[in-house]
Amino acid sequence: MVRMSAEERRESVVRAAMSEFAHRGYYGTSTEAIAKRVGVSQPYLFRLFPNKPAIFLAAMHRCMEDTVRMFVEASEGLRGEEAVHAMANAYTKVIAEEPERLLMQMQVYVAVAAAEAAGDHTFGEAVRREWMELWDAVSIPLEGYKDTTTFLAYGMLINTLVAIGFPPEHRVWEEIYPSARVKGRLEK
Amino acid sequence: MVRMSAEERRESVVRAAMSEFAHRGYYGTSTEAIAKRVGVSQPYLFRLFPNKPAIFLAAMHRCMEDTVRMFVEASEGLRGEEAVHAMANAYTKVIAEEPERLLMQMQVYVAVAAAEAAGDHTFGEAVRREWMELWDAVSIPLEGYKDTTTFLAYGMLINTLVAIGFPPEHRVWEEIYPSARVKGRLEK
DNA sequence: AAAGTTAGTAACTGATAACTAACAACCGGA
DNA sequence: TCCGGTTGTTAGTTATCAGTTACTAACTTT
Repeated sequence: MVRMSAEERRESVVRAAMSEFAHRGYYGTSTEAIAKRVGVSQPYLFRLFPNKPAIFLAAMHRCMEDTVRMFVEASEGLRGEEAVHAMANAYTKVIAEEPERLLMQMQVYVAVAAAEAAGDHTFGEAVRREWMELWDAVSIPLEGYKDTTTFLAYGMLINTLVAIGFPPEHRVWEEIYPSARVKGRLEK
Repeated sequence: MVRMSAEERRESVVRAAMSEFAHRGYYGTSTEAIAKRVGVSQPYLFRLFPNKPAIFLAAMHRCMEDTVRMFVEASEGLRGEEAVHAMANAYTKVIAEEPERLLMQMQVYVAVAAAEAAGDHTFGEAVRREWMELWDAVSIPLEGYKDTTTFLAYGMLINTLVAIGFPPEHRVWEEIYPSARVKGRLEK
């Protein structure tokens, strides 16, 4: 058994939570499953976080933050067409290497929609704020709304196609930015 | 108590299941909740369907089918630019009038992704087949892949923006096809 | 009106969920 | 060396879940 500081442990809980929530969603993920993945007892999670929603919130925040950072880094010093290519490449690389990130994003969107519909706006406010950071991170190098919208629209389509499991050689990918052909299926 | 034929009852279960699954997802929805909405006892659901996945599958199928039909009807007799407008208008109308449909679609995508990742491809195969029907329904009047891809990409972006609750006057909507500004938030 | 079928329910089961309380092991410093 | 705070566990509670069993009420057929 490895002993860590509470802060370090919280960090590994967030990572584990991201993968678990990514695959099974908020309700489908038990705190037991997260604890097992971390290698810690389930009740101890409640020492590190006040409750389950707080764990999800932390995972959600981390997920958005990572994505924004990825776009910022990929487009650093580039403008227009070049920035589009750089960001698209970076995104497809992430999807291929850690498809959980994409799944987690989609889980975040549906979880927020559910919370909003139920009258709870705390999740929604956080996500909208973080989405705007993403938006700005993309729109600065792309210099304008039109390109930003198109770029993000294609991103959302890619998310969906990967989520429902179309293999890279399928014709649905034909007219999508070539490097966006995702290299593998989602397997556990 | 209204007595119906099993077939009619199954139909109302599918409708109720669509709304419940739309708001709370597969795991978040109890069979009890569906039964309550239908106005029938929970055990009786298991007379009408073999198990919970079967109920979800039926709801998922209905959801995709409705969407395909909507695009087919909207674009009937139209081509190119005109068809794009007609389909976009029809879609935004649906979103405004019954936002549950949009939510259910997103729930379907994440549920399928989860099932695929867990090695169960039965859901995935069904959804990919139905997605291709949607694809074809759009690509016939649009006469080509490029336009189809763009149309669907914008659709997915709209789904996401509505899901996370951006109000219609927000700047994220600025460069999106004007009629696509969705007229209200998601409320229960 | 008897015989058979279909629609529906009440009461329960074993499993699993989130969360709590009480205790134990570790570790740096006086 | 013992002391106090931090890291962790074991044992337990209460609630809810999907699914089953055993039954009743209403309609159809003969």
